Amino acid sequence: MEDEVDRLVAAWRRERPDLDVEPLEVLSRVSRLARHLDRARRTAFAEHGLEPWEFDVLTALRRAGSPYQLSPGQLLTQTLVTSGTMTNRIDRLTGKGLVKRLPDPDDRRGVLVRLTDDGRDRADQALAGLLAHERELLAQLSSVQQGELAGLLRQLVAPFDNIPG
Amino acid sequence: MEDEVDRLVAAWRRERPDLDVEPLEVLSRVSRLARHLDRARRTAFAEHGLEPWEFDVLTALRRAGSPYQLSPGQLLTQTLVTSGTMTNRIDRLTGKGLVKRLPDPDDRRGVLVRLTDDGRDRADQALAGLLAHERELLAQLSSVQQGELAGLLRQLVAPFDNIPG
DNA sequence: CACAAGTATCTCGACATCAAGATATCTGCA
DNA sequence: TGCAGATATCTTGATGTCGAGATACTTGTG
Repeated sequence: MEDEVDRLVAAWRRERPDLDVEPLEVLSRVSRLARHLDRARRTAFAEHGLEPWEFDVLTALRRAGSPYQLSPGQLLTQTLVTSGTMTNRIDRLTGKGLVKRLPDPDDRRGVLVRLTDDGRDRADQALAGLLAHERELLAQLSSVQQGELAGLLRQLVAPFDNIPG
Repeated sequence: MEDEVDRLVAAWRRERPDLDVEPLEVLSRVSRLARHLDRARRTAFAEHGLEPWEFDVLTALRRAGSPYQLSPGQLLTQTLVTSGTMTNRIDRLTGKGLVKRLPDPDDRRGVLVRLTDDGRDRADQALAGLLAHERELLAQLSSVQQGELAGLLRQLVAPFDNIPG
């Protein structure tokens, strides 16, 4: 089965036969697939009344385990957004009653963001919904293939995750 | 080598041992890698005075081959953005002298967007720079592995690219 | 040939993000 | 202790994107 990237690469080989465009076979597919996944997730979360960015924040807190709280700085490193964005997100989630801000008892500059009971329930429901949708997408591959794919991707991502970036 | 997704999956298995979170091993890596790639590209393009969105549009036109023109509608399907966004992009690229709008001789509703000579040169330079950077990222993998990875990704993307979506 | 439905592009308002800078607090060392 | 530099969060202004609707033109049908 052909995809857009096959067409894209073929076009470059015709227009720029002097260039080696092999890297696009992998990296353009990663970008395009991510774009499609974003759209699919938006749909999946809408069933639970959440935006993707809300899911990202709520589940980061959920994963932290009881009492479901992290500093804004810790949330930054998990979500790859800037501090201004995170301030804005916390404001809006607070307005919806899904999280609340608490003063950090150990650092008066700091704040702790804690999931409310409602926030926790929403996160749990949305995660289950997301996994159901994603399992369907992955039905294209055997579980062995999924394992191979995960391993190859890990090798590409690891340098970003393990050196300061 | 461990990455953030390994930590993420481990956290979910601890917090929600009842759920099968296997899909995240693949799809969360795709999303995170795409995020990192976006940042790397922004840096690579800045060397040529281009924004990522400018690159996307200019190279779509470049790939079309001489005379390097496409309708806004064709550009939409290649770049996965909405029509309002594309109008805005064409406006700004026109302002920078990288593209120009021409009336479509066969359809008076339509417009053709054509690359200027300067736009074409910029696209060519930025592409070469991008490929150089991306080759470095992929040095983590052998060329056989790159081929496997491309093939597995194709299977996941193809359904999106080949059915209306 | 006329008209309803379809199509291509643009307009407009709302919104999320980013980058840079401001503010408050902490930490290590003289 | 006192101060310089580091750190945590928030503020601000600019920008790019989206979604819905408006406009102009084309196409298919009777």
